[in-house]
Amino acid sequence: MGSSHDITIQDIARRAGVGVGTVSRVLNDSPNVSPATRAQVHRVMAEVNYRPKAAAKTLRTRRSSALAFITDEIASTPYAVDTIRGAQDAAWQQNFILLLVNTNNNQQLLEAAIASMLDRQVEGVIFATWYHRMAKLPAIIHRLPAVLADCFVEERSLPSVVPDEVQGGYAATELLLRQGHRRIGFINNEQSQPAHEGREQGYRQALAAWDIPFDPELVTCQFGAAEGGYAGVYLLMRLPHPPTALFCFNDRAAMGVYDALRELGLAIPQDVAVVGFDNQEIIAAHLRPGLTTLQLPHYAMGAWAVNYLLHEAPSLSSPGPAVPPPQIKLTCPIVLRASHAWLREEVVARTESD
Amino acid sequence: MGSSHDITIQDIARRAGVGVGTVSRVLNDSPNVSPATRAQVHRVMAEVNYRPKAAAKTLRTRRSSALAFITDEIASTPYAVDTIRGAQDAAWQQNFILLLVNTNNNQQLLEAAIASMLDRQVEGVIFATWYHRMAKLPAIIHRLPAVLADCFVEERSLPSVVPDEVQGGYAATELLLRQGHRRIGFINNEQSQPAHEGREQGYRQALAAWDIPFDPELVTCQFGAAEGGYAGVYLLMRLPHPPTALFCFNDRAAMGVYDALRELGLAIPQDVAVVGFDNQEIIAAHLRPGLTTLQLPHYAMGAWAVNYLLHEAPSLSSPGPAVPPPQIKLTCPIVLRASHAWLREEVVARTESD
DNA sequence: TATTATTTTGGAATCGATTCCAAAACAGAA
DNA sequence: TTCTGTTTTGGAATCGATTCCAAAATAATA
Repeated sequence: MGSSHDITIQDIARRAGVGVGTVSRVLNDSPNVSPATRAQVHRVMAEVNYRPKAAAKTLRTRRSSALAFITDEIASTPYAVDTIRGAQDAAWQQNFILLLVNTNNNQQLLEAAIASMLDRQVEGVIFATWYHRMAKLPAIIHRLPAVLADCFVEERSLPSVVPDEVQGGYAATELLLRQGHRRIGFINNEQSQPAHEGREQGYRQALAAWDIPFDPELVTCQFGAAEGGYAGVYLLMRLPHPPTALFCFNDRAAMGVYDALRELGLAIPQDVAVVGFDNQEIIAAHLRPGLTTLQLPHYAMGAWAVNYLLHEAPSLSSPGPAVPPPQIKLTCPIVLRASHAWLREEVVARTESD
Repeated sequence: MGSSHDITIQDIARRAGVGVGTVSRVLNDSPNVSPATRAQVHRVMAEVNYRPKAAAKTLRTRRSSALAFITDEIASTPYAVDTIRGAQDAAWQQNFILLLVNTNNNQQLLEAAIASMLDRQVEGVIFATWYHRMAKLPAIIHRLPAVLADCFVEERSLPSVVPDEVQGGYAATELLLRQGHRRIGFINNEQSQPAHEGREQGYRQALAAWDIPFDPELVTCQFGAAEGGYAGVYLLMRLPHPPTALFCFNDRAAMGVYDALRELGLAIPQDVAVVGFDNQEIIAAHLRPGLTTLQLPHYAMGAWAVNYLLHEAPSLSSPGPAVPPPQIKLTCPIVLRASHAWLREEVVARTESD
């Protein structure tokens, strides 16, 4: 027993009365080892609690069974951690591990981090941001297989996986339409970001699909999230024809919306239905009534990134045909709680009479 | 240029007209290299963009410049990610990297993970939980330097760093006392956890320090967080002598407290002051008025854990004197917003008249 | 049974750094 | 100039796995 970590393949070979090559073959489940020998070697390895040393293997094979997970700013948004979890779970399942680096939004550090990962011979890099956006990466990134999560590069020269914001916006709007709503307000943010633009686009597409003319009055772009939601309500609900439902670009905006609606004496969802976006548990699950919202596919993005690197990414040694790198959009599932449930009876009634 | 990663120390030696030993000495800033030679070697290395291979170094030196960061359940609580960030930043500063593993609360997987980290010759392990609690770890953990973050083992046989819950509870209560409050309610959770017990203990100690008799009526242990806070308000505010301030065991409870107080027509902080715990940004910063609360030292715990491993932990090879492993408690700083600010004028007046 | 094909085996060479030792170069003292 | 002590240097051995080749053992075929 004791420090079984000084036992080498040589020791195993000696104790088992075989050559090192045979032990190696057993270790890697290679063919051409007689069952008896294999069993014998396994027995000895178990006996002395042998564990092969990763560094030696990496040195010889040039493969490390490791992936780098680099983030620009890890902690800012809680739910973004799901990306790490998705990546970690997927990696572990395939006997890979994740080397984690957080660059604190520092380009120089980012470059150093990538270089350091190269030294460690990681077999791929995942670069993840904490909100959907365009990213800039140093050229060194092209020296190993890389994939982007929740972001993309302008030239689309790197594979990328992001949430399908348009689909999300569409789904949210459609949900409200299905509930019978015909005047649906959209409270957006004034910043131009993929999330904001995509969700609005989805909103418009859904209206179009239902033959409802787009009314610009029902869309407001506010500054801030919670504050913006709050202000948006005052704007939209004082319209001559106020909306009966509000789609908020994110859950924090919905939080402000709840406050303002309460001040106005309007009940959710009886007077106004509300749908958010992001499914930030702490907000969505704790608002009263519970906020119906859309889930960002963080876990799935992390898992996809790893699986892409491990199975689909062209290795640098054999580049394969020069296909453009995939730009994947993952759907945002709806999380039903209580805030959208307006006019349900009417809908049911109408459906039955069809 | 090109794939500079096939260049070895031999190549450098040849091109620089020196021996491999000399190159190695330059690489490691070892003494006994003439300045001229050193410069020459540096020049060649820069010229061909040489980078030493980590695996070879690890194999020879048995040191990997890597630490394992193992969590039981990474994503559940957003703010716990700060622990990772703290650890990562501290590690990077010392040219160490973090290998991340998430065991999904699976003991078997945890053991496998530790074994895998041993194979990779990490120089230490940080095991972090996402809330302050007791942890159970497999015996294998003793085979390398380990430290616990946000948790501890029953026998205290491993070094550990956790938030100082008592100090936090004390600080929160004292803040309210300073504001002039004399009847301070404490809304706790019914579960027995270090956080809950410690905060209540701090609450009691602060009262004692101010010579205020402890009134059991003012403490309520509710089920759930937000719901508990909500229920707690109805209980405490209907007392014959209701409290003028409420200390909530966490921010989510405070969220429920806000709801209930609003229903009762009580203004925060004019009628009732509120203090939370945890500083969950999404809640605390977005409640109206902003919630005064206590920050959990997650970042600091992560950083402390890494620095302990790197500088203070007894190496397994030279165990040193058998001192009991440190059990560190880090203070929880107050985050002032608006919800605590009651009676300030009176306090000022009284202070001046002292 | 002799011959050929196939499977199994042992062990030397290899991956790319560090480390150690002996030799060389240099400096200082007599 | 010679001798001694110190600094600098080159290079072989090493870390612990994999890989490849030739040899041995076994199986298949005639």
